[in-house]
Amino acid sequence: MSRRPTLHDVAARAGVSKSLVSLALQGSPKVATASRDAILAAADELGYRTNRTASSLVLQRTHTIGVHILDLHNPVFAEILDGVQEAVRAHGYSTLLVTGNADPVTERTEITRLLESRVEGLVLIAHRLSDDGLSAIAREVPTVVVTWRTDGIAGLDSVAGDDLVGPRLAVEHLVALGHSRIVHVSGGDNRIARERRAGYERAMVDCGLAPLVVVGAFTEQGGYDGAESAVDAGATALVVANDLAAIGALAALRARGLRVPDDVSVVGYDGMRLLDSLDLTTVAQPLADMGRVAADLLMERIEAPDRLSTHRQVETRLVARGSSGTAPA
Amino acid sequence: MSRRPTLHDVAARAGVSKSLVSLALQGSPKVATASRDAILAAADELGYRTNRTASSLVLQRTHTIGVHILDLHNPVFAEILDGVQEAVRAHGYSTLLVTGNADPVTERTEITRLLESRVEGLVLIAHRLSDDGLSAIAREVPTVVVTWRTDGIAGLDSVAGDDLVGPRLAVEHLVALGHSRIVHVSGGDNRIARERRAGYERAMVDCGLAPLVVVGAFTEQGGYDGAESAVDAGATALVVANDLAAIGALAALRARGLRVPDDVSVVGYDGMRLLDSLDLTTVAQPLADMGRVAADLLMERIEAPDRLSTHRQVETRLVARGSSGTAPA
DNA sequence: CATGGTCGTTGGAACGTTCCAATTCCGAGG
DNA sequence: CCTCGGAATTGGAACGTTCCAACGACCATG
Repeated sequence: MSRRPTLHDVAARAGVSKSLVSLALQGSPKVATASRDAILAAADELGYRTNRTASSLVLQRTHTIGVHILDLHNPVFAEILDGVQEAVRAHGYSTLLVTGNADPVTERTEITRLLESRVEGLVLIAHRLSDDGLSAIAREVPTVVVTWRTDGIAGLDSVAGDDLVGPRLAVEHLVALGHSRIVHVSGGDNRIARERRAGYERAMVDCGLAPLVVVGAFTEQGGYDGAESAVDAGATALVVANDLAAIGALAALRARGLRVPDDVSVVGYDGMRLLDSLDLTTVAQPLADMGRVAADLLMERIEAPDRLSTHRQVETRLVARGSSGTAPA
Repeated sequence: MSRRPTLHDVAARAGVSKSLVSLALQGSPKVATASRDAILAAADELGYRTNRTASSLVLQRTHTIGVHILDLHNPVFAEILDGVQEAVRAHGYSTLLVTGNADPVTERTEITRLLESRVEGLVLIAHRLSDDGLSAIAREVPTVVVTWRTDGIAGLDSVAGDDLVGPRLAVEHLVALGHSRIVHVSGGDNRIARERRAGYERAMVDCGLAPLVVVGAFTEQGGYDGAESAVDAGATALVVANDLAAIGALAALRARGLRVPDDVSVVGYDGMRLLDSLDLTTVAQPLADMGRVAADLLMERIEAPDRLSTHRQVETRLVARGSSGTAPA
C-alpha cells in the first residue's frame, strides 16, 4: 500500500524526465511518438491519475465553478441545476455542488469551502445570506443568484421570474373561472414569499376582490396547514406560494374530503415537472433556462469582472391543469 | 484587481514570518498574544482566505469525501444524501457532490473529477458503472455503493434494502385486500429492476397467482406507460418499480378515468417523503438511515482499507396509505 | 559567569504539477 | 569536417501551504 503514483514515478518507469511526461499527458505534439507510447503505457500500468490540487496550484486556475443549492429536496432546484450544468460544461468548466439544507450556518460553511477550493465563479440557487454576506462573497468571486433579483451589489448578477406578475396570472385565471373567494397560502416570512404575496394582494385589489392571506411555508407541511386555514375561511380557490406547498395543500383538502377542483381549486407556483403527473395547475417558470442564463451570466462576468450588475428576468406563465376549475355554485 | 492575498502578504503586513502566520491561523498556543492579534487583524484587513489546493497538497489529505448521485430529480436520492452528509460531517469531513444525470459518460467524467481532486472516500448513490469500472475505482479509493448489493469487490462496501422481500410485502398486502390480478410495472432492464421483478414473481407464485409483468422504467413516464399496459391487461392492482413511476401510474389511471383505489390499487417502492402527501402506499426503505450507514461504513474503511467487503441490509417495510384498497367486486 | 530550558519565532524543504529556458541530439547544407 | 537549425528532451523555478529543525532572547539555576 504505497502512495499514489506521481509524474515522477511515471517518468522513472518510462525512462524519461517528469517534464516530458507532463507534456505527453497534455497531448503536446512536440513529444516523439516512441516516447509518448512509452509514457502512456507506464502511466497506465501504474494507474497514474493527475493530481488536481497540484495542478491548480501552479496553474492558478481550477476551471471549476461552485454551485450552492438551498434545498435538494425541492425538485425545482434540481431542474435549475440541469440548466446550469449544461451551460457550464459547454464552457469547459466543471461544477462543484454543495447544499446547506436550508440551514444558514451549514450554508455559510459550505460556501466558504467552495471559496477555499478556489472556484472561479459561484451560482447560488437560492440562499439565506444577508446582503452583507452576499456582497462580501461577490467581492471575492464572480457570483450569480438564481430565483430572486439582487440589485446594486457589485460583482453580482441575478436571474429570476417576476414574482409580482406570477401571482397575478394565478388570480386572473381563477377569476376567469368564476372564483371570488381566492385565498393565498403564503410561503412564510422571506423575500420571495413577501414578493409573491404582494403580487397576489395587488392583483386581487385590481380585480375588485378582498385579499386574504393565510400563513404557510415553502414546504408540504406549510401548504397543508395553510390550506386548512384557508378552507376554514371559506376559500374556493387557493393560490399557493410554491409547488411543494401546493402538493401539501392537496393532501389537506383530501383529508377534509374536499374534491379538487369541484369544491376547491388549487394553483401552485414554480412549474416543477412532477406537477404534470399530479395534474396541478401552476405558475410556471422556465427552470432549466434560468439555470442556463445564470451560467452564461457567470461566464460573462468571469471574463469581464468589472462590468455592471445585471438582472435577467425570465417569463412566467400560467399552466392550467386539472386542479383548477369553475367555481362551485 | 491584484491576486488573492497569501500567507506571505499577511505576514508582511503583520511584520512577522509566514510560518508564524500559519501557526497563528491554526490556533497554535505557541504564538504570543500580541503577534496573534496583529496577524488576525492583518488577515482580516486583507480578506485573506486559506488556499485549500495548496494546503491539501502539502498535507496529503483533503478531509473530503466525494458523493455521486445518479439523478438529482429523484427525491429519494436527496433523502439518502441527507443521511450521508450528516454522518460525514459528524466525522469532520466535508462532501463534494456530483451528478451524472443518469448518463454513463458524464457519470464517469464526474467521478474521475472527484478522484483527481483526491477525495478520501467515495459514496455512490446509485450508479451506472460496470463491475470492472467499479472495482477499478474501489482499488483507488475506499468506496461504498448505496441502493444495491455489490459483493466480492475488494475495497468496496454496500448498503441496500432487500429487493426480493420488498415486492413480496407489496404482493401480500394486495392479496390480503382480495386482489388477484396484480401486475408488476417494471423498472426496465437494470440490476435493481430485475431484482424487484424477480421478487414480485416469486411472491406471486408463492401466493398461487400468475405473475404478469409490463415493462416500465424508473421514471414518471415509465410508470405512466406501464400502467396503461397493465390496465389493458385487466389489472386491479399495480406493484410499481419505484415511487416516481408510481406517481406516473397514478396520472395514467386518472387520464383513463379510473379511480384509485376503488378501481385500481397502486403500490410504489422506495418510500420517499413526498408520498405521504400524495397518499400513496409504498414499500419503504429507511432512506436517511441508508445514507448514514453508508457514511459510517466508509469511515471504517478509510481507517482500515484492507478489511473485508461488507454489505449492510436495511429493513424494508410496507407503508399502507390510501392508494391501496379492497379489490373491486 | 556558564549552563540549560523555555518560549517565540524563523528559514527552508517538501507536496505534485506546469512551463520556461537551456541543453542535447541529429541530419542537412556548405 | 564544421556549422546551423529544428526537434526532442531536460532541469529547475514557481504556485501557497505545513512543519521541522534551528535559532535568539530571556530567565533560573548551579
